[in-house]
Amino acid sequence: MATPFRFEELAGRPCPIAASLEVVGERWSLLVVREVSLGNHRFSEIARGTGAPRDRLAARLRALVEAGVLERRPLSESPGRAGYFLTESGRDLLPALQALLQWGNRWLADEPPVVLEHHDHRVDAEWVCRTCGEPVAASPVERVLTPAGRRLSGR
Amino acid sequence: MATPFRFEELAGRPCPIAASLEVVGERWSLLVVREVSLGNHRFSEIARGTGAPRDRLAARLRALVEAGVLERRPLSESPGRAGYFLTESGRDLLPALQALLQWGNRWLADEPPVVLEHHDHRVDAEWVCRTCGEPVAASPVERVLTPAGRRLSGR
DNA sequence: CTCGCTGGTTTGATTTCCGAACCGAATGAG
DNA sequence: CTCATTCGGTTCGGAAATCAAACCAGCGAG
Repeated sequence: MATPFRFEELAGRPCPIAASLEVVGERWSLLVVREVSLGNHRFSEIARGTGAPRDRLAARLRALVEAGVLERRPLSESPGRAGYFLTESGRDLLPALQALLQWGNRWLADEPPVVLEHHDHRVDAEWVCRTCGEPVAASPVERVLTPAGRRLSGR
Repeated sequence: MATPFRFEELAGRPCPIAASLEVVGERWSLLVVREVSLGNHRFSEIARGTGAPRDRLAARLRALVEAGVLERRPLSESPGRAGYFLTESGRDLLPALQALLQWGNRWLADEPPVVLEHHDHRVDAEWVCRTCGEPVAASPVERVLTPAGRRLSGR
């Protein structure tokens, strides 16, 4: 990670979810990541795809680059102009976006406007543990406070 | 779903991710869901766990109940008082929260403050297609605009 | 009847967000 | 080369969301 997040400055419990949301939870941030992942790298493309006001978009892009989620570098096709690209950290946000996509399709849409497909069928994904191969929802999952977490919880 | 989301009112492209964020993307909303999922059902518990200001918390709880993510009903232990509980829609948000947790642990924390465990090992999950069993990241995923989506894209 | 706790609401100041206008640098048309 | 246009923002003034702190009503305990 670029500079480790200051968990001790979180308002509530010291939790990586809260930390993530401090970084990518502001309005438009995740939509910017979505848009870049769709291959739209230029300011104007991202503005159109998200619908964000230009000043907000500029602020978000700056913050996301600062946070190491995006990288700003010259476009190969038109040098002199720069574009925004996902870093590895940014690519690693895609599962979260997909979870939101699946939730929106399931709970907000009569008929989903977009779906993901692979191998000629619609993707209906679930979260599976890499280590034991079991779907996470299937077994009771325990939330364990690490020593670092205990230190942060003030004790 | 309760009342289908108005995709046509979205600023950018008609996308279930954007729709989801309209519903649960405001500040504190996802942390409220996290807190309730941890078994904290009372206003004061949720306030403490999230750190949200009380008026914002009240507004979010109202909106989440309205959106069908939470349900407000009397607490069995102290009748007369009410508490907040996850609906099925709310429980279905947990994968998204877990994705954010994993991202935060990986990219923001030197040492993660909390981790998920099951079967005596740490959960390291990936997104796997229920239909074909393949990890979604492994194969190229195509984003398909449905007829409904085409209608919304204005044509 | 009073006291303290719970679950909010109200208030007034601060911050964020917004749409629209503006601007300099790069690009493209003639 | 010149001029107009596009691109990638920044600036502006107003509207909306957020915040901390104070306030308040209902309830149960004493």
